[in-house]
Amino acid sequence: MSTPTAITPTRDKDFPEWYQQVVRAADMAENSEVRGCMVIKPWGYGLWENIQRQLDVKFKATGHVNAYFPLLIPLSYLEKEAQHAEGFATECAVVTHHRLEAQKQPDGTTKLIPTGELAEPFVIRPTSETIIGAAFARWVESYRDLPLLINQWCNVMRWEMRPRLFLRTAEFLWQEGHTAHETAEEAIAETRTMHKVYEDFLRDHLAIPVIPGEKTERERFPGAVQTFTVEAMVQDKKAIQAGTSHYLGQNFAKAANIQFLGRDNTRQLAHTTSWGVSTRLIGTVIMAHGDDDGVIIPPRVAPNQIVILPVTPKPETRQEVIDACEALAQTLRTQTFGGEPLRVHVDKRDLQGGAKNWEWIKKGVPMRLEMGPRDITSRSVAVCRRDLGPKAKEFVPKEEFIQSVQERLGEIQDALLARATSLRDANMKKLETLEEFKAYFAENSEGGFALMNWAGSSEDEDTLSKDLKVTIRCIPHGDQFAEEGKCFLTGKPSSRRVIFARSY
RNA sequence: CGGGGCGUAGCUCAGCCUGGUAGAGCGCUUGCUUUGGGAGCAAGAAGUCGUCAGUUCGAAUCUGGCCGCCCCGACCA
Repeated sequence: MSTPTAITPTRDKDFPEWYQQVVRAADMAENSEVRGCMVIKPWGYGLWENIQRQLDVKFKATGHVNAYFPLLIPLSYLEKEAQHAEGFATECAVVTHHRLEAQKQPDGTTKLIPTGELAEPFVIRPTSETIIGAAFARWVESYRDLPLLINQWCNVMRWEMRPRLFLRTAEFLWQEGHTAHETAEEAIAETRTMHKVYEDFLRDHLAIPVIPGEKTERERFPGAVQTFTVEAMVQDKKAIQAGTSHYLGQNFAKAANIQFLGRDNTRQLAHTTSWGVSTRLIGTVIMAHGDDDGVIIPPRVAPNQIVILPVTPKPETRQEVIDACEALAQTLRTQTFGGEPLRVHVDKRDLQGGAKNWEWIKKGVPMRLEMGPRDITSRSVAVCRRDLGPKAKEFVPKEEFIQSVQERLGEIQDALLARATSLRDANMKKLETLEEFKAYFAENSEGGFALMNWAGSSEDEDTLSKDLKVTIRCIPHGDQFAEEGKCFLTGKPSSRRVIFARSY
């Protein structure tokens, strides 16, 4: 018998638990034996590889090149920038020894005892500003060496108190861009360029609309002058910071001594930036698009965009059906979507058809095709779109399907973006008073993005966030948020609305 | 680090109060049946009950230490 939904509980009943179950049902990742560290399984990693490859193309197109820096950072490096040090101090894993000594125990087992204490401990990178800064200091001598536009794909470690798969893990994968420039203007332009790259990527590839804006001082990256963010809304109406881009001013250049001889023959400090997105994007995709039957992956980044399920009711026609499915897959693979060859998989496993079908539903493959003896005779395929219900099935002449496959995947991509956009727009509200604000974020109210005129201080912000567990997600860019008014808390004049929300 | 809870088969858990050396469901294996579909029946494999010590003739069960994990806070991509 079929259950009403593949995932229990449903999103309405218990969103956090739904999320955990979905990650598991989709076989994307699992908790490992190492505290806070996940095992990313092939289906989840496949999604990451696509995100990585497609973003990398955009980084290269904006002039960046990839490089790799050490995992271990000398403790003293982290100490060089005061705010940065303070910001990351409480979540660092520290390496203090460089060898183990085997000690035989009375019971015959062997214990390994750390010995060889290091003169200076290393910190496993929580982010690489300091060590990349040190390299930049060596590489930059003249204004002619600038700009330096470097990106690194790597893992980082932040010893989080409460890990959750993809959203907040002790070790995670990300990319960190680090650039150095001759002038503040250039560095700020770079920061904005990458901010825009993230915004476009989220919208066009992950089908997630974001609100681009700037962080307040309280929410800023430790050591940054300005932090830009793209904020997405997921289905429980909370905000999630999906990517950040920082203008670091000359703070890190000063700390790492990134100096160059300028056009006017004077010694100057470089202006640096950094920007990153992480495997958190996977969690964002799951929470933005998933439904009560599992994940829904946007076609552009899906590890498989199409899965073909051979329907083999009789053993004597089995091989014929499988051959036909393989042939269809081959034909489809010659086509492209989003500039990449179609990723098509034929699921030939000897399992019950229904079981396979539901497995792919839970994994969120955008499109499933069924083909059996009757379809071969009628030269058609059964097409199931993941963004529609699990029962929705359309029989399409095979040739017509082959002709229209790009368009059909495009429809799914667009439908996901449209759905996510209307969810967000339906849950953004302009409010005017503190009473309205408190009611909006009351215990049993739905919440969402509150658009508020704001002129409060960091202390005001701190109080609000402690009382109501909401934070200013960003000061959004764009004319739609420019509006003369009074701060809802202090009554001071304000010319823009900011976004308040609960967040991940 | 504060406040709660939990460690028993691959997974989810029951058994513990009232000690007598192990159970269910799912998953897995095999066979038969079924086949446009998350199937049915039957048989089977699988656990030194987190760990160390104590009480006892006897401990998954009682007591204590240790380790680990989960949830709620503070922190966070």
